[in-house]
Amino acid sequence: MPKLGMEPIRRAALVKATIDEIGAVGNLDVTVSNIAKRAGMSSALAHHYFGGKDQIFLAAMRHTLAIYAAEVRAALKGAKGHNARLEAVIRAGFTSTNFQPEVIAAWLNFYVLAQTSAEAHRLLRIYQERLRSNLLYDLRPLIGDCAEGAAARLAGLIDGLYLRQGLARTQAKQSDATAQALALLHIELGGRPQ
Amino acid sequence: MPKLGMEPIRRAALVKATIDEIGAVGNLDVTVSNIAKRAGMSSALAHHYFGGKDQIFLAAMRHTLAIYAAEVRAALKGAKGHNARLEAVIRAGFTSTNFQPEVIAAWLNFYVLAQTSAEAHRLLRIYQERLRSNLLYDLRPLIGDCAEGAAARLAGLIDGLYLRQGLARTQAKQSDATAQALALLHIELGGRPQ
DNA sequence: TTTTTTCTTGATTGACGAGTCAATAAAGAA
DNA sequence: TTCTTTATTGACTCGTCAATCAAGAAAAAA
Repeated sequence: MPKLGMEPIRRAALVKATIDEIGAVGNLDVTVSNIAKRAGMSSALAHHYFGGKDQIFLAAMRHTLAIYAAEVRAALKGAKGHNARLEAVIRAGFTSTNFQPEVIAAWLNFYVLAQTSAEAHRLLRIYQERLRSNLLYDLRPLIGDCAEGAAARLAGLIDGLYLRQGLARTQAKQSDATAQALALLHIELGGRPQ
Repeated sequence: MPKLGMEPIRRAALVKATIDEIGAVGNLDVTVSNIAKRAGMSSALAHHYFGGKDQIFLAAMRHTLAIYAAEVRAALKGAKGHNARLEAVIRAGFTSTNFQPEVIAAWLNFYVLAQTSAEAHRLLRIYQERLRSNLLYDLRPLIGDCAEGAAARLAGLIDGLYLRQGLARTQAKQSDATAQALALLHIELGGRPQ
């Protein structure tokens, strides 16, 4: 029953299945067969549409990154003023979406992959640059020359807190990471550390 | 020519070889055979002394953690005063040792493993708790109630900056991470962000 | 209708890898 | 010397997996 125009549907299903499978296994030691099974097709079809395992991974990474980027854009849309925009960018990094186990697994393995895959490294660089640029855009009008350093610290703290929060077994302090990142923002904007 | 007391020597050689091999490959997709070859023995011997691949990994992680802990202890020994001790703890996280490719690879894969391995998670927790406690010990006398938050932010920033620096292709700004972490320290201690 | 294109999979290939085992060899104990 | 313990490995088992291929089936084109 080959319906036409299956390619985009199959690709999307495979990307979704890849992320889920990586989340379930925890690392990149997932098989094309299992991914394909999860997506409801044969492994041969996965190879047919993606060519190989690596390309499936990269597509999954691009998708993860795209979702994050969309969340940031949406958050920025509803924020008025530099301060609100900065808060929105920070909060977007710590939504519950980002703390779904499969998303955490995707990011951690993304980092590992970035060591050896040029394409993964490029994608990571894009993420980092976009975050930096988002922060800088609203920091500069507020604190001028201090913006560069503040952006570097905020970006680093966001990544670091996400890492720690993502690996913490308790989600009781789910909001703690956000709170600390926002606290740093206020400090950088001139508030006394409290 | 079996000399007695080979076990500790073999184990140490295997741990070293494991870290090097992970560094060379970039991920945990390393074979026991290759590790053993790098350590100058047969794969059967590696199994004989460690039982399995997982245990070899964990031993390598413990070793990486032990080296880091020793560096921190050494740095603290030569630091007088709360301020100097805090700087020492921060600097210890960004030594050139920590930025050797195989050490970076070990840490990144450590994070991935911590998702699924209880023992890896336990070790990671120990590292995090020790860092937090080191910071808190010297922060509390200086800023009292603000110490908790400041320690959380500093620890998060250290991890985040290490991640970013470790994955950056250019080591030109090798000192940048240290500088940003120290800058946050000074801000947290009451200095104006600059 | 015939042909071509798209979609799909079962079966196969070829390679690799973790872990086991039997066997060898040396050193120390009895 | 004889026995036991420690060290060591080559060969083997058993399983897995990425990638390929030939072939079937349906839609669209000719």
